[in-house]
Amino acid sequence: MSSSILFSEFARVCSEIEPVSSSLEISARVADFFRGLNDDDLGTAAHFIMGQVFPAWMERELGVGPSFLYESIATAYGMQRRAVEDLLRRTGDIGVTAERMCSQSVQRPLFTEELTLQRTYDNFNLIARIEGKKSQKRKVKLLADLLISAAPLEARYLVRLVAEELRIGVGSGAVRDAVANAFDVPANLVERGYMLVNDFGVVAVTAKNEGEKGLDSLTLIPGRPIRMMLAQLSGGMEKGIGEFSRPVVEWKFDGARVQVHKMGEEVQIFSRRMENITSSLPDIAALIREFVSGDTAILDGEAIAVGPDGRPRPFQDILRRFRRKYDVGQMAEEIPLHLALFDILYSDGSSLLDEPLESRRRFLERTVKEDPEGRIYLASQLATGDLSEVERTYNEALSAGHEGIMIKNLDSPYTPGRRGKNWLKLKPIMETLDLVVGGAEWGEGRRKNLLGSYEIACVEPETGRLLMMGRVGSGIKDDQLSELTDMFREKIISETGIDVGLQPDVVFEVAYEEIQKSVNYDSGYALRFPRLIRVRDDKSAEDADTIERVTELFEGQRTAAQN
DNA sequence: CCTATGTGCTCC
DNA sequence: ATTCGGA
DNA sequence: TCCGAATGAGCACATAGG
Repeated sequence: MSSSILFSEFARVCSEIEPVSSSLEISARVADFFRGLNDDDLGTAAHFIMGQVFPAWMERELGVGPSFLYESIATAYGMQRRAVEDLLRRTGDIGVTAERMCSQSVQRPLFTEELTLQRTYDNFNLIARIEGKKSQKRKVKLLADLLISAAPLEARYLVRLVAEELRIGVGSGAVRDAVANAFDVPANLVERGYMLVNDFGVVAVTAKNEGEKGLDSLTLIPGRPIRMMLAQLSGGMEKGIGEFSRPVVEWKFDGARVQVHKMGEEVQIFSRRMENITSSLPDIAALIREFVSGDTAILDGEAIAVGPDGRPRPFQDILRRFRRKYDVGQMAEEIPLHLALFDILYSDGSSLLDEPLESRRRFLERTVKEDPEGRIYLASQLATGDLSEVERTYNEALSAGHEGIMIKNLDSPYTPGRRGKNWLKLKPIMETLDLVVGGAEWGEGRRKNLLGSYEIACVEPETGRLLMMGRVGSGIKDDQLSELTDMFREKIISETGIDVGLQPDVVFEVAYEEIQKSVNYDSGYALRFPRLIRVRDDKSAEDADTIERVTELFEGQRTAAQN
């Protein structure tokens, strides 16, 4: 077996791809890179190149976020943490920050052998496994040691890799095409393989050594999570219905997605990111054991927190159940979950992915028994193109406290991991609030040297005080962002790191999905999914929405749905 | 023992 | 999650 | 139309530190 390539080689490839914008050229370059690698390197490079340290199925985490990363850079290059953050503010890129500090550093490498791709991966595994007392310091130290032995360009990509933001324009689409290209196999087979095993490393090595036949033999295995099918926003009720010759409508539940694998008496539950959350959800597992017939099945559905009145509870309550390790039983009583099932991917030995929804639905109906207590049920499905019926379903869903409806194509297969147009979601257009901008943060990457997100606040009319409600950084077009930055530049009253204090006299119209209670902001409320609609040039701070109005809207959310 | 900080995950 | 922008 | 890269709030857990 040939030995591992150097990490500097990987860094060089990244640096060559970074300025390329043509997607064809990107995948061609990745393909060239892949072709020259041995199995081990290919397995690693396939997820590294998309900025992923460990493959998704592997339940391993580095446990290094921005803060430890900055600390490591500071340690490695003998700088202050503050200097790292200041340079980050100016470069807008943590990789470039490390690269510059590396080239100015006088620290000597600790390791004599050169850093290979495999040794990098081994070190990531070491970092991931560190736990217990002083673990944070040990993680920072080990990463710093790696950085000391890296050349500037290596430091750039090592750091970006740890941040899981390679920012070279390579994602799963590019890797899929690169594997197809490098080993002369059809791209759709590569994609299919990736959906099933969640690891481009495995897929690439299979394609390389066993070709099309090998990819073909990859199959769905109960017990191993598969990527979930995603939905796209519908352009409206009529438009959505019009997309399909045979549409069906279901409620869009306000909960959290779960994928349930039943293998005899054994049940495994996976989250959207394919994390195994079985031990947090014993109540769901019990329901599956009791009400799902047949020996093996993979089901897709939504876990919903329900209140005593049977209505869904605020989304925050679901988060208190997911990933819980302690007091699981007690919390299951306090916040009971119901399970709405809407799809089935596997049944007694065969994959149903390629079956049309219509047929999967029949399998689902045959597989799930009715719970007289209604804790586990199938999402009601209405097969109709009749707009008034669809509208009625939509209103029912909202009255029941859910988010809206899903419009699905009865003739479509289950396409894992794809935000295809075979599932459309339809939600109400939310109201907006006019909020005062009281501060901002300097952005990164594409938003370097631009104010990338803005603190928003409502007004307390009696005192004129501003009460913060969170931040908004989405919904802003590029040219608007530079205009905003220019406008706010003159209003900066303080600056620490990436945080900027602003004269509070600009009003943003902000849209949102929901108002949530919050302990993090002094208004006591925060917005779920805030986005900027426009700048209210016609309004000044005193005309912004008040805390009373926010409270009214919050109270209204729960009851307004009744009508 | 309590609280603050950091990370990683949810938002079909 | 939402949204924008390049290909 | 797809895909990559910006950005949001809030929860549990592990760890650090008083």
